[in-house]
Amino acid sequence: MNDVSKVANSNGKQPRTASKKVRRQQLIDATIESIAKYGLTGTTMTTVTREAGLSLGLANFHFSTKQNLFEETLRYLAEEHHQFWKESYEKANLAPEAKLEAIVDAHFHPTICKRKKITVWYGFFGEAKARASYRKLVADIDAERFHLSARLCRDIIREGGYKNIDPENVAMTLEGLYDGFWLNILIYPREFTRFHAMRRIKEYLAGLFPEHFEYPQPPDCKD
Amino acid sequence: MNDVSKVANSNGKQPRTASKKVRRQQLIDATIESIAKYGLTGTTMTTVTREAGLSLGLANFHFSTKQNLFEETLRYLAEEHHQFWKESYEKANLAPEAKLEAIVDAHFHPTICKRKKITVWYGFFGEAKARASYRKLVADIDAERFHLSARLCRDIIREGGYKNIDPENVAMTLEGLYDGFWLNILIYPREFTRFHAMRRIKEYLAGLFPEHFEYPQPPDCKD
Amino acid sequence: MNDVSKVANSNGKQPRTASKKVRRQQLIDATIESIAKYGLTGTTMTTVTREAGLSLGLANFHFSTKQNLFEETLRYLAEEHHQFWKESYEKANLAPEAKLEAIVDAHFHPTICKRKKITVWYGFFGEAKARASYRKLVADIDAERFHLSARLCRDIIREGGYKNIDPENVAMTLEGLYDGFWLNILIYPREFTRFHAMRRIKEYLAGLFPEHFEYPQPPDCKD
Amino acid sequence: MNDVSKVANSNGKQPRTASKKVRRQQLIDATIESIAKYGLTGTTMTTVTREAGLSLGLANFHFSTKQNLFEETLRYLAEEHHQFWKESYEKANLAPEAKLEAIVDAHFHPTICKRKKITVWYGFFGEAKARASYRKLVADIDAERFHLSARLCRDIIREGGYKNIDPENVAMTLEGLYDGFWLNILIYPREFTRFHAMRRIKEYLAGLFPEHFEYPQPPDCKD
DNA sequence: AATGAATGAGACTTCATTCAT
DNA sequence: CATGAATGAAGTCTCATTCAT
Repeated sequence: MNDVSKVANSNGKQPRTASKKVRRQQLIDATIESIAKYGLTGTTMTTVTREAGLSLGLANFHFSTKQNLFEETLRYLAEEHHQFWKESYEKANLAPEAKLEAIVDAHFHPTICKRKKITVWYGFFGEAKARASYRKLVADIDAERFHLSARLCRDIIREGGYKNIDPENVAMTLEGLYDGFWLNILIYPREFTRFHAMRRIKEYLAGLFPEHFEYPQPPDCKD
Repeated sequence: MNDVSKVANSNGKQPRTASKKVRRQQLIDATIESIAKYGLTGTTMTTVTREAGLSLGLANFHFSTKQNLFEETLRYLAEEHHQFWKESYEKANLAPEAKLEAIVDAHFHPTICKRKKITVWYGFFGEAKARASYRKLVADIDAERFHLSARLCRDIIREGGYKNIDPENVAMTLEGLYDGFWLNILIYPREFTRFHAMRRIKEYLAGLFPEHFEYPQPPDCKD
Repeated sequence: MNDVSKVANSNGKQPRTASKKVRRQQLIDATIESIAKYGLTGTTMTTVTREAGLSLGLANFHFSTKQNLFEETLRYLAEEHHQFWKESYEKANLAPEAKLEAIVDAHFHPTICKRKKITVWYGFFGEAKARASYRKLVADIDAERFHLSARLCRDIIREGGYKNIDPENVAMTLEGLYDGFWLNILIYPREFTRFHAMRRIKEYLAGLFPEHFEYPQPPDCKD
Repeated sequence: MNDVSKVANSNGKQPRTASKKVRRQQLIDATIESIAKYGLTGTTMTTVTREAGLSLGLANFHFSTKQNLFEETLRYLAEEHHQFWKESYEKANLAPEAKLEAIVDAHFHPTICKRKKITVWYGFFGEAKARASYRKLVADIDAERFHLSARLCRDIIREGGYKNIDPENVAMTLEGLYDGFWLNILIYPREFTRFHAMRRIKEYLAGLFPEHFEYPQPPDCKD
């Protein structure tokens, strides 16, 4: 049984008390779940605690305010995402094109690219106040990824002797594609999936760096 | 003074009553203004009517519910946007590359690509309920633009004899770039402007269709 | 065409202006209709004027306040009722039992005993404030009918030599039966109709005054 | 002091929290009180909670909606009434006339036949929407009492060998008298009291079943 | 006589937060 | 650690009444 909310002690009974960390994560998971179900605005302290099977007072005890709970939820997603593409990047083989592709794929890996998580991201983008939280918490990570991608592009350009290509501009375009495709997945989930997103980005890279990327083969899925 | 809310009659006094159409537009403008200031959630009937200098009851009289006011606001923006790129498309010269570029430019023209308007769009993307309104009101326009762009790409591909390029996939990528770059303008207005957006897209098109688009010259603005 | 609201002038057009009296009656009729449809509370100046096909301002012009419109509506019903049983009483033949029966029948005549009218009566009974209006407007009529009935009973008792019967007590009981049966018609219209009401009252009178009233014959309708 | 709202703990201070049941009853009592004072329509969540000395939010916490609070109030009165006449019926001696009289008396016992309670009943009768609640909650009880009374009348008729009397019709008339007399108590409290009501009903029964009921003696009170 | 846009007080309801237990 | 009854501010919506036209 993997669900943290169902942890049972040796007596088979749910423990009345649990560690700080476990409770916090329980509440953050419930927050994501609730935002997915009811939207950012539709999510109240009550929907979160009901989802978690915990009491109102407890949520307040651990997070003090709703705003804080929401920020911690965003922080959790941001860190999860950060770790995920960083690990992908590191595990990829040494070629810069492999590392760049790893970052792209991380963005659309099922662990990260879930509707319920994207819902939270775009909930934060949509609200002025939440946007401020976003910048505070995520700007650095965005910048880190941007610079890493730009560096990889620079390596690829140098290796391939590509002309007229600015690595930072490519990185910027990639960042735009990530966001734009996530939005399309959110709004038109039937017509546009994470597979479309990955293919479109690979095509873009294959167009720019023909020696390093090849066009995705479309046999089974014309998209 | 162009502001409809300040229309004065010949006596120089603000008229107590105004036509239905004028009042509705006044309230829609105030809604955009308020969403820009306080966000979609932060916008209440009170912030809207205060912004418009009108009474609460009047907003209800003209729009019945807040939900309806918001949908009419989105509809107004959608129609404005629609008309704008459609006119740009029609006014452009006959070459398909000119027409495609006109659509791109329309997306980032100052009339359309205003922070306060983008805020409204992303407000609607962020809320599950609002997203449903968006689909109802805007899906058709999105589809129309997608098909138009794909057709233009097909013409360009035929003319230029480009290989290995699927016009629909290009159109899909363009749609993603529009959304992604709008989001970057919203979140990082200092670092990313509508000029960056247009240049990145022109570069993308120049990479794909070198005979039809040329790389934007960066002398004055390295971006 | 009997409906005052559809009165047409010689041009076949509805006159923009009409006599005070006609407009007032139009609005009173609309009030009764609206109370029947939406209840006393559910009736607003808007539902009334919509029903009448007239404007809000006009209702205000003729009745000043909602409270006044409601009172005039009650007054109209009270007077209609008053006239109706009074005429029935006068038209009946000279025998006191005939006159008493005429009063009973008037109470449950289809002109008077309509669900939509009873709804108005009980709307007034149900509200403390409206009850005050009721007393002001109707108490005298109620008293007049009570005394008239008592007098008729006295005549019947004298004629028949009935023992142990107090005419005022009978009149009191009759008044109670009118109200109680109206309520049953209002609440249980399927199970209890004006026919049940009239039969039960006739039975009551036949029990008291066997020489003057006979049991209603139940052949076709066991009730 | 018997008032549940003033319950003090051992410290002499009013407890901040109380059991669900206590709070609910407190609010129901306050609702009755408020309807008596201001009418059904005049009763707002504010008048109720002010009467109860509790906060608005709490009423919502316990009853969710005003409609629900009102229905629970009616249910409380209906059950109280039901229990009251049922117990009276059971406690009366075995003779059917004793049992029937017990039901009549229960209807006009001071516990039940209070102006403030009757006000609530007629409030519900007066509003279309409330009438629907009434039927839902009280129709069964009304039917039960009707059938019980009819059965008692049948026994009386059989015992006394009375001719030409239909027990169901008598029960129907009794139900009408209850309602009509309650209304008279509500509207003309000076002129018509519960004593008048009980005497009139006893006279009616004495007229029908002379062997089983005797005329109420009027020495002290000519009514 | 007649219209209907406009107002503003007040209704119901929601919900983040508090706090006695 | 944990609960959940309690508060009160704020939101949306209703509606009698007013008044310029």
